[in-house]
Amino acid sequence: MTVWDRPEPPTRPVPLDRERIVAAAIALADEGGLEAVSLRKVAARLKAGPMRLYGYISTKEELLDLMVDEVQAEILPEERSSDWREALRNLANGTRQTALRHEWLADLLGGRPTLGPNGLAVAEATLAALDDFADIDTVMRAVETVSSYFTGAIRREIANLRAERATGLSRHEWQRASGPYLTRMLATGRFPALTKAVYDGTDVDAEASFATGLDWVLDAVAAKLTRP
Amino acid sequence: MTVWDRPEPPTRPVPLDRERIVAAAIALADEGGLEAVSLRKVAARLKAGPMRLYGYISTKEELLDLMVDEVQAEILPEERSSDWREALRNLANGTRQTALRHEWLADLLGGRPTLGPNGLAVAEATLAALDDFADIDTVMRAVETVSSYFTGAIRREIANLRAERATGLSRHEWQRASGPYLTRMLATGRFPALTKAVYDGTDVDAEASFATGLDWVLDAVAAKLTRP
DNA sequence: CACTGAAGAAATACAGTGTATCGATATGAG
DNA sequence: CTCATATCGATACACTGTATTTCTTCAGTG
Repeated sequence: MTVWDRPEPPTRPVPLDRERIVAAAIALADEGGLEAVSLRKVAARLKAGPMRLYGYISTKEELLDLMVDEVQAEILPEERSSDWREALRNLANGTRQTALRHEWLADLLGGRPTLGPNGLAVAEATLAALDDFADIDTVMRAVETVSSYFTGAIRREIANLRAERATGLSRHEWQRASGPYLTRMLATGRFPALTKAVYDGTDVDAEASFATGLDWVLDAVAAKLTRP
Repeated sequence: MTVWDRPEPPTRPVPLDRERIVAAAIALADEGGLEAVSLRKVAARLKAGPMRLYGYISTKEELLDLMVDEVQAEILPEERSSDWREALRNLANGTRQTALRHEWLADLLGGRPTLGPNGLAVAEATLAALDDFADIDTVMRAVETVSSYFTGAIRREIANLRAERATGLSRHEWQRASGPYLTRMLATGRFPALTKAVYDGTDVDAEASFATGLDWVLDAVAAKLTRP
């Protein structure tokens, strides 16, 4: 029986694990946003049938949780900073950078508790930064306040970024000149303060605005922490 | 030709407008969350075919935008407060209350710029609160910082609330005792600060925690605003 | 080595989604 | 009364997440 007679051995299915699945899902999301992530497409990218994924996750939500946890690894700074302010700033900036790399993260940020290993590591790093302070409850309030701020700020930033991308104009340009609807609304005179803000406000870049807001919040936290 | 012979006149289609459509969508979302909102169900609730909606909106996203704008009307306080701090606090609390009434709002908050009439009115009210201060750019930074905070905080609160509801336990109880996975993770010793927080932290109620965080942020803003 | 049992993957199936297209139908104009 | 036009409903399509059913492949046993 020659080679030509013998059929090729049956192609064994590609081995799978959560890591590969999550990587494929993240790749899809990076390319086309969260809406591009479907179990079928993820599976296809791994040369597998859709149902195979259900051995590793039991629902699509779980896949999203895994994705979030995966990119949260990128948030952790390489080395621990001695200054608590800098530590918190690093975590905030890390989250922002990660969200800029993976814009879909903004859609999920704060959407549900992050309990995966990396999520816990981030929580640990955040709390550890304030370890020197005695009153745990104040520390927790501080952590929540800071992370509420940057969660919200990141979401807003990405939302604006997408809007700009959609219209091809910077938000400011669009508001001032090319948005017929908004121009009309402002012209009604019902929004004087808003109108002034739109016409007189400077277009500061997102990073600077994020940073100064963060600094303000950190100032506030500092004031509360140092008092026994 | 008797009445019996004559067919009833054809039932005229129910008149429709955006208001009715949005109201139906909000009702659905209030009952079953955002995932319960489908164009078919919205249309069905109005005794209309799904395609009819496309005369009033051209995409589902637009419907969501309309829903957000609609509930934003609930945010606006009945009367203008003289104190800017109180004004901002009212807006923050108003947003929180609205999100508690319409939990799906948390999923949309900060997701995209809110340019509807009510969204603009909220923006106007926010900016108007700080109208006395000269430097517009500082004012905008202040507004963004405060609303980033409460956007993030509200999202977190609702996320926790849902998690509690899903497990039937308060977050604290669950973390401490009944979450086998988390118990195991904490037992590894890799998360000392987090462990301490979980075991020693007090379970403060969400409203208080929201309020104190807000106060901190307002303190910070006050410090920056009063300086010329 | 043959055979059977179990496990795993694949195919099929289903109910539901957002939206495009098209035929019927009712309304207003002439 | 007729015709054009706008509007509504039905149908259709491509796709979704997931349950179920069928097929394949391998391990273990006689």
